[in-house]
Amino acid sequence: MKRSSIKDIARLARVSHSTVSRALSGSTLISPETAGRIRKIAEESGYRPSAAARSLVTSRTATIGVVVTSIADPFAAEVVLGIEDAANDHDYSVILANSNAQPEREVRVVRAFEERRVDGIIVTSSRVGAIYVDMLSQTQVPIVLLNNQHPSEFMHSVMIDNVAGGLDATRHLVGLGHRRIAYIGDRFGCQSDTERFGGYRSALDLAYLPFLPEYVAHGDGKPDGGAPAMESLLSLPSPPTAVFCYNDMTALGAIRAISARGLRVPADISIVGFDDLFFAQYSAPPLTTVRQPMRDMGRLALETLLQLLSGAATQPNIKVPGELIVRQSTSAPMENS
Amino acid sequence: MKRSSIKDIARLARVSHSTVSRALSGSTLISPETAGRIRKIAEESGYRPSAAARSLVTSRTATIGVVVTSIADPFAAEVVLGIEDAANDHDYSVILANSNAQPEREVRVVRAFEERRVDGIIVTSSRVGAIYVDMLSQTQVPIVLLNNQHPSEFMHSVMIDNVAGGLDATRHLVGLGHRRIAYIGDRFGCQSDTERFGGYRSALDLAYLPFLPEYVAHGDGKPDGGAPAMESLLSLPSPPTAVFCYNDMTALGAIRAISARGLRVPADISIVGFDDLFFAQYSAPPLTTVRQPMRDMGRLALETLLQLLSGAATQPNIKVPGELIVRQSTSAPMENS
DNA sequence: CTGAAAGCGCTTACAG
DNA sequence: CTGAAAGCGCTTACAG
Repeated sequence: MKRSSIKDIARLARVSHSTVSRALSGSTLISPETAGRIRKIAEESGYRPSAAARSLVTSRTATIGVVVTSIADPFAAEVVLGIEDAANDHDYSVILANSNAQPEREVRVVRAFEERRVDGIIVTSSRVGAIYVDMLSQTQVPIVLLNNQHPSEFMHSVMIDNVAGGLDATRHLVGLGHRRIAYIGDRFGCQSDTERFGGYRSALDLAYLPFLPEYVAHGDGKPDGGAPAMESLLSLPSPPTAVFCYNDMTALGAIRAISARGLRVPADISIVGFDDLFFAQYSAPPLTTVRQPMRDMGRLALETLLQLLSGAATQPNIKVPGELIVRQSTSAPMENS
Repeated sequence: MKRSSIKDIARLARVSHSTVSRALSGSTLISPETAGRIRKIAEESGYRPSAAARSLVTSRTATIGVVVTSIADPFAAEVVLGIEDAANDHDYSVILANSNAQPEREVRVVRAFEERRVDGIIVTSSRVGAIYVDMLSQTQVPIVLLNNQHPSEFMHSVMIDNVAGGLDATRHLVGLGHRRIAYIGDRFGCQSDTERFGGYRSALDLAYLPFLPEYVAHGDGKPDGGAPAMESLLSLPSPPTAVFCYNDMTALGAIRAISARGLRVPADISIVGFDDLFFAQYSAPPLTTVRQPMRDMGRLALETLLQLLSGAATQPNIKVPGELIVRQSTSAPMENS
């Protein structure tokens, strides 16, 4: 059976379909009695306005497109939760698309968003930035980047304060007495990596600790990349006693590599992560890490987008502070280290 | 600047907009030269057909709605990844909605899906089933339930084989020599809980082990519910030596409670989970669990939906086998147990 | 092979 | 306060 349209309601209410439209949209032009009667009929017949028809004339869809590398990435999932939650509050829907970090797919995603005339787009943790810049210049669709590569002047963004986070993490290690502190970064050299590394460097400088290039290794942001990076550090003539990792996933891999060598965390080596993913508190040992307020960041991204849509003045680049969470993966170095 | 429409392309190509429509949709009616010329112009001007306008006449949207309790739940995230991935293959988009297990919100979600005229709906792990039954009867929109409450005769579903999973998990413990085996279920009494419990019972029966009601406790599917349930089991005069948990999250809480008592897993108590979430391999200790092929299940749900949409005959209730993954949270019981 | 016309379900000036 | 009319951007019989 076909869904009923505004005309069906009009017929039942013995008014014109224009009147129905007005009554249902809460126009003050309509007499309260008529409006009430129409709304009752619409309710009873289970009428649902067609979003497509409405958007065709209003040229807005109340839909925003969200691109994530993978929704199965816990960081992305938390961010999307925040976005969807906030969207729901404002009667917006979220169209989700995974890019899988495949450029070809990223292009298709953008096409799909354009065809669906999303009102705005949020891109989370993408390494591809250029494609969105192009899109923006062609479509006028506001875009908000979350923890993304180089937000340009055209782009609004929500970013964690990577520098301060890296600084806090590394200072925590310095404070525990570590002097040989390594960094396992992300081999793709994205902005967050550069900035977290920057925080690490600053902390070394502040403590008058020398920066040793051999104490920098690179993973891929996941455990399987973190493990070999840690192995290479362990093979050093004078291995580090503490490692600040680009993120929690990398830290998990690092811990795995350390255990594989028969060493213990934190007794032999301290580990700090970044993100504070849900399971950071359940890892072995529970992870000291820099917490990103992921849901809040998602919500903030959506609200920024909505402000952009309403034409309100917006702070173009929002920086959110992280928070060091100390758990059991860090301790003072051993005496003889 | 406004997006160009089919009319703009028609003007540029000096043809009617009908011809443009046909050329772009690959109609064989159009001469190859004309079609090529039109496509080239459309390409150059960055034309994107309006999905809304198209759907208004075709009365399909190539969109499916997905309801999850929370996208931040790792199980849901993996499932959604599978759905989105498969949807992408078939040029469908996914509208995502979190219900947060709030009935009021679940209703709004359904309304939004109706207004957007989604072609079909997938509901994952919802405790509310009735609302979707109602919707189905009103809208003809096919619905596929994934690991959901009571798939009725109107509903198609993809389910993990909970009974076999519970059976395997418990038999594994029996095989290790355990005789005092407990079960921590989900207090909401959903179908998967009932079925996993059923598998547990069968395994006890097969091993001629008595079923003891005091060996059944209830959590809430999350660590914070699993921990107190485990505590109550530990307070028993003769506590169990092994526990099969409703899911990995519950198992995490159980392990936490065990550690809090100064006991060890698996030396003192063996623990089996269910799901094999990503971090099950990184927990302390790595978790023995029943793996659900979450992505495949998501993909299967989408493909079932597409078959329903195409009117093809479909197997209404698909049961997917789980797989016992043995890690380090289980071992033989201590001698004196 | 191509075009003119109708229509999908809405919103919104324009009249009254 | 209400209605008739136009139009959003498409697709698709119907003619030719």
